[in-house]
Amino acid sequence: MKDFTSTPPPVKHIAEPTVRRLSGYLRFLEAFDVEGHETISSGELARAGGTTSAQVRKDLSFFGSFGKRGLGYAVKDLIASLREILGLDTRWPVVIVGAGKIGAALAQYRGFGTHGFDVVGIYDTDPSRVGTRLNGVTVRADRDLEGDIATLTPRIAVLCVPGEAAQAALDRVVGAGIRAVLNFAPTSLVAPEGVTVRAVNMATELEVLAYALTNESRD
Amino acid sequence: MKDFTSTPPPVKHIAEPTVRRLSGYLRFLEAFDVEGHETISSGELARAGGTTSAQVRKDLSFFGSFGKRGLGYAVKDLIASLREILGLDTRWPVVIVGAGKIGAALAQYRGFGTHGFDVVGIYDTDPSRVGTRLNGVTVRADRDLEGDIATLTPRIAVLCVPGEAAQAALDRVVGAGIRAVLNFAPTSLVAPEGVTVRAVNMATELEVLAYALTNESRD
DNA sequence: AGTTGTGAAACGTTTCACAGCT
DNA sequence: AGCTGTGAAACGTTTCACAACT
Repeated sequence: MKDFTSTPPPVKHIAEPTVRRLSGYLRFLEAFDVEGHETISSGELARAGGTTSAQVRKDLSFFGSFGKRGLGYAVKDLIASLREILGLDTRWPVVIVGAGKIGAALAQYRGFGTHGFDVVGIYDTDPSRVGTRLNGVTVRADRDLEGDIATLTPRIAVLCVPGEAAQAALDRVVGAGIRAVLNFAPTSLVAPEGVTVRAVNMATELEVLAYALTNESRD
Repeated sequence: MKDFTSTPPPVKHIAEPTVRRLSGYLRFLEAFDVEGHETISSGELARAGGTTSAQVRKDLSFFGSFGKRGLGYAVKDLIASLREILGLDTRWPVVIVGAGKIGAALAQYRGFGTHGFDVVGIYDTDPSRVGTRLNGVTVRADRDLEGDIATLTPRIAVLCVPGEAAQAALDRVVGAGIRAVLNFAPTSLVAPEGVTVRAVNMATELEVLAYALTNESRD
């Protein structure tokens, strides 16, 4: 049972590009804080995030007034506010499906933990991978997936399976109650309403670059 | 009244989200083609790409009339047109900077080659990695980077170095003439005008999911 | 009958510009 | 003097709706 007497929940809808920018501001601010800076102006944040000062102020003012006119924003306070806005004031348990090269590389990625995400399970169909340890987590058989989701209650699944297996993997984690999925398989997936799927697709990123190169010569 | 007597070169600007969708259509069409389908309607493409039929038609009609009314689009023709639009009718040489877990995983990713991208060089500072082979390409010392870019003339660099080293790596490849960069390091980079940098950032993707989960319960 | 291609409307995001604090 | 917060304008993208075509 939750108690909201102290902190009323924000009920605003933010567009995805905004969320991405906020995430970028947060990452820069964390480094800026370590360097010992106490305040930052919208202009400085804009330069770091590749946007404009007006955009930064619009993005932040959407959630309230965090800055001091004439001074800028208090770095530590802004970090705390952004963490709360992005839902990073709790830790998020995550399962990784697929312990191949990408799955294994991700499992060993430090940033997972430092950004509030805990890998609570890694699954693979290949018996030779089951039982191996990756960064302190033992790879389990894929048949354990549904049971583990029920007991460990991760909210996010990261799919690192081959393209052919991705839709089936998605269906399984969704069936087990997961509603947020990060897909590293190079296939576009169909998910039911209410399930958020984000795709990280090498081919698409490279194609965006190829397009940029093809058309840069003009202008 | 427009004058079409002398056709000026087509200088269309496409927004990035459009390029991403086109890339997605292409990927789906390739699979659809393999399944033996000869035509596809905008509605079918929309379902696969997670968008609407009107959007699909707008996206495609931007470049000309590819469809047949009452019938749909010829799958093979549309694949060819999309490849041309995206600049995938040539092959793109690519260098990978950093042969750690992510760099190595990417180097072995098959989709690179099948989508028109050739890995022509992989570089690392760690002597124990230099000389090892990844998918037919030998890892070379990072000091060879500039010389190799000059001789092999890759147009795209993929950065898979640690965050602290990413800006320096970017500066080096840009200095050597690269103008399109895919950054896997978890840092936001500053690039000069005319250089396109795309970032693939696990933390950001997870934060977008965390935000979605935090705010889904309402509405 | 079915589906494309496309102006026009609706919608959303970004930029501008300046009032209002510190 | 400096920088934020924000209404209003500008801009861009998506959706609508229907004429045109096979």
